[in-house]
Amino acid sequence: MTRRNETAYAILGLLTAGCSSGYDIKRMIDTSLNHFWKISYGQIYPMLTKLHEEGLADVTEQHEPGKTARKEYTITEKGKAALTEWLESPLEGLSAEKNEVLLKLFFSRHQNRETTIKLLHDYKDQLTARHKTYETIEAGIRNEACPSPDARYWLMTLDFGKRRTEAGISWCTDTIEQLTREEEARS
Amino acid sequence: MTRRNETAYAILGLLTAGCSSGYDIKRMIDTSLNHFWKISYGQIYPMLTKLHEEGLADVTEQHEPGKTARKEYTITEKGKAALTEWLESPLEGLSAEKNEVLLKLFFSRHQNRETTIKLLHDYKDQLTARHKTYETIEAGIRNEACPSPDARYWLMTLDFGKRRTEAGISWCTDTIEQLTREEEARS
DNA sequence: GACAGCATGTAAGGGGTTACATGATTCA
DNA sequence: TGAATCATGTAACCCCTTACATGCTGTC
Repeated sequence: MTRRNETAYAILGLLTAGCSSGYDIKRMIDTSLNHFWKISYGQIYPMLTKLHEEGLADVTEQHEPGKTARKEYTITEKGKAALTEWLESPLEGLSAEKNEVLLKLFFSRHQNRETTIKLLHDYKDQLTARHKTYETIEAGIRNEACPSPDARYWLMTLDFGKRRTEAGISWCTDTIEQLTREEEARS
Repeated sequence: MTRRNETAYAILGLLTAGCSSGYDIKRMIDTSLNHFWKISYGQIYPMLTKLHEEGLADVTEQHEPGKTARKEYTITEKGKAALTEWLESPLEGLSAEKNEVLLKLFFSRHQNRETTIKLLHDYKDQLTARHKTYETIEAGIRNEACPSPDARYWLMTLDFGKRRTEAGISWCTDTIEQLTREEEARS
């Protein structure tokens, strides 16, 4: 099997999760996979074409009256095999996630303490907002009338997001406190 | 001031943190910033040239006998101003970090449970290994004879890394347990 | 009639990695 | 003498984002 990039598998996976058009896929990613994956249209449409060319997906053009024309993709057996192969393949090493806050903090000796504290406050606010959206999405999934068969795995990914965010928030709190104590001690 | 990309500021910042050549910068990033930033030579050398062209850094070519020729960069006043401006600029929104494990988990309905559990075990092992390297680096910084004036900020970034990693590890443990319980209940 | 949402696509460019190419010094 | 480390750089390529271009349908 050819080595494909992860975006290909993300799209292939979504074809098994109730998405059938490029537009569907984009919507799904922007809502449910938002906290650990994102893809732009500039990747989706060319990739769908490519998957079709390689026989991993079938297309049918829908022209239902009263609806905008759309292309419906379905995963083929070959596509399912490729997806499974990837799912079973070993993890690549952890990649370093670039973090602007840590980069700025790393050079904070050149800043006055207030600026650094503000940086951490802003980050904390952003993390708190993110945590809330996770909870909203979670509630949405739990309250669904006919839950998706994938729902339990989605909840696991949300749990991960929540826990990491909480760790970040409490780090902010403690680090702010540490810097504040010093500020007071100096005056 | 021109908007520059974050890589430029990372390099500018490192010029204030005891690094003076491209090689130095690379080494520093691979050891101390490793958990939240990385840059390749393919970025470093062209960027140093560019920073010099823009007057943010000075260069002197060193030809000490008995040593390989090297270029020593120092940050200029203009460079310092640009760095400070960036440090004080508001945070950009949180970017979604791509996470291969969560992507695979998201599609795990199509896998047998053992494969999913193995995925989580592998991830947990990787996180545990990473946690250990953080502790090693931390010990190295704390035991230094003449600590860098930046040391306390470095320790803060390490603390962040440790906490997030710990959150990930305990999520793995709990998620594995959850999946295992079900496996048993089915048999 | 205007705006929101549905729907598909392309082109330019930015950012980054990888592989390659080169060469000096140090130490076992 | 060979390997490790120090040291600098380039070119091809990949991935992805952004901005643009287009057009339909439903609703206020």
